[in-house]
Amino acid sequence: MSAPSIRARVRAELTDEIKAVARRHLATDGANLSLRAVARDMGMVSSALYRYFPSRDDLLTTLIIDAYDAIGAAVEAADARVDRTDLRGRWYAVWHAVRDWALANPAEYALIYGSPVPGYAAPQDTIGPAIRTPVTLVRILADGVAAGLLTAPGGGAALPEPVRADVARLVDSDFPGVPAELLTLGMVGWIHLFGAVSFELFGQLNNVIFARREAFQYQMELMADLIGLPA
Amino acid sequence: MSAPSIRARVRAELTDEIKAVARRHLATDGANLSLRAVARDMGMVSSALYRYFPSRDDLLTTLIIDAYDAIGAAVEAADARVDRTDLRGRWYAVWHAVRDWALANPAEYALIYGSPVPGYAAPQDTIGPAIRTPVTLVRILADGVAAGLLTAPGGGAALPEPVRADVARLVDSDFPGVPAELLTLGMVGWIHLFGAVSFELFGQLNNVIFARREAFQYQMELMADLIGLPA
DNA sequence: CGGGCGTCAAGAGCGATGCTCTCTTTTGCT
DNA sequence: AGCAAAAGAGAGCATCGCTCTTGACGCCCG
Repeated sequence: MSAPSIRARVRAELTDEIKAVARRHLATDGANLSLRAVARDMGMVSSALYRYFPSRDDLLTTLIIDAYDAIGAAVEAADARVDRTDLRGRWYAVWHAVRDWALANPAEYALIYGSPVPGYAAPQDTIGPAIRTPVTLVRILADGVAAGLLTAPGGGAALPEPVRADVARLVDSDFPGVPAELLTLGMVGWIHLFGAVSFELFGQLNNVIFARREAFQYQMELMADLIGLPA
Repeated sequence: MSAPSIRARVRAELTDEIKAVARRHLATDGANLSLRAVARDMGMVSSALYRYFPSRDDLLTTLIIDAYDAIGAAVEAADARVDRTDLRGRWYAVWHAVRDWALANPAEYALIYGSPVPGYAAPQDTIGPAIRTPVTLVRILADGVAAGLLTAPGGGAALPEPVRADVARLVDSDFPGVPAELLTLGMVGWIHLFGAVSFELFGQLNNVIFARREAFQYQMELMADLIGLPA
């Protein structure tokens, strides 16, 4: 409870400002942001930045964690705004939250979901914030099962045994009671959500699909149907 | 039919060698490849490379086009190996061809399907090669319709009108006779294919799913079922 | 067959990058 | 009030993409 020292506070503020400026640069320069340019924007000399971040990679890692946390928070907030038992409403809310956040912060989205920088290994610190979004998505299904609103879908291809083993590990650790088939479908939905947003953001449907939002919604509903979310 | 001059031939060979070396560097350095390093590997001086490529971006563009053509050729070859009327077999072949190529050439896959380099606008020359893969995928459905093996699926969410308009344009220009609902489902499958491969390649299912191939196959079959490909 | 032209590689150089090291100044705690 | 720790400034190193100039080589045509 000790009040943080003045030094520590101004340091934290400066660190935040550096991150903010870096984020601004990220929007225009992408992943290849320049430490010197950030320093210039802050009226500093490049070497001074090294008092706050040991390297450019470290700055990037911090931005990555922040981005994961930002989209995770946005998604969780969107989910929280919907009645717990309205599974389909929650599903829609999460999907739109992901897309809206990505459209509002394309550079940061690309940073975390785009091609990884070669030679850059994501530190362990990133995995925690990284799973917030998919966990929120899958939790909708878990809540549905717990509330008796959702059961494992019957038809379709059988779940291959090795996949079932992988998913079972996940069921035991985080989503007890959820059928493996259902959780797998949740992950499939998460993969498709990511694919749809990335496709739109990375320009793969330029000159092909112009009704972006409607196309996104269509896929959102399609996946909800596939999972068997009650209308 | 005039024999190309010796000058032109050695020039072409050198150009190819530069691309090959650059591709090798791409595998380790990613999109931020160094012209000077490529030149060093070729026993040249950096400035000499500018005789062959006007800029680094231009080299990258060439590599991008080559990559699109490579995966497109691999996909078309895989599709061609299957009986024309075996729609599901062709679907599976194309899916696996995409994944296999991506796993074999991760850097080039990231180059074309990863986050776009900011400030880099894909030239028109890329769109031709870029659509080879999705066209091959959707053509399976078109062939199925032409052969009377496939019809528009009944259930599911209704296609939103703006999306129908976008898809109708595509139907008229490239896939006459294909119902818009079906072609849309084909694109959904293409998006999911891209999402699944990208997820695997970009490390998003590290420490979660280990049975990569089986998980991929499961999604491949799921999408085939969704489209209604006859077993 | 030989001179001229076009192509090519090389080198030096410019501005910029990430990062390190040293030095000076500021600053907050005791 | 004084001191030690922290922060900033500056120079410097190796590297980058790119430009310009300078020789040298090979090809084509008279």
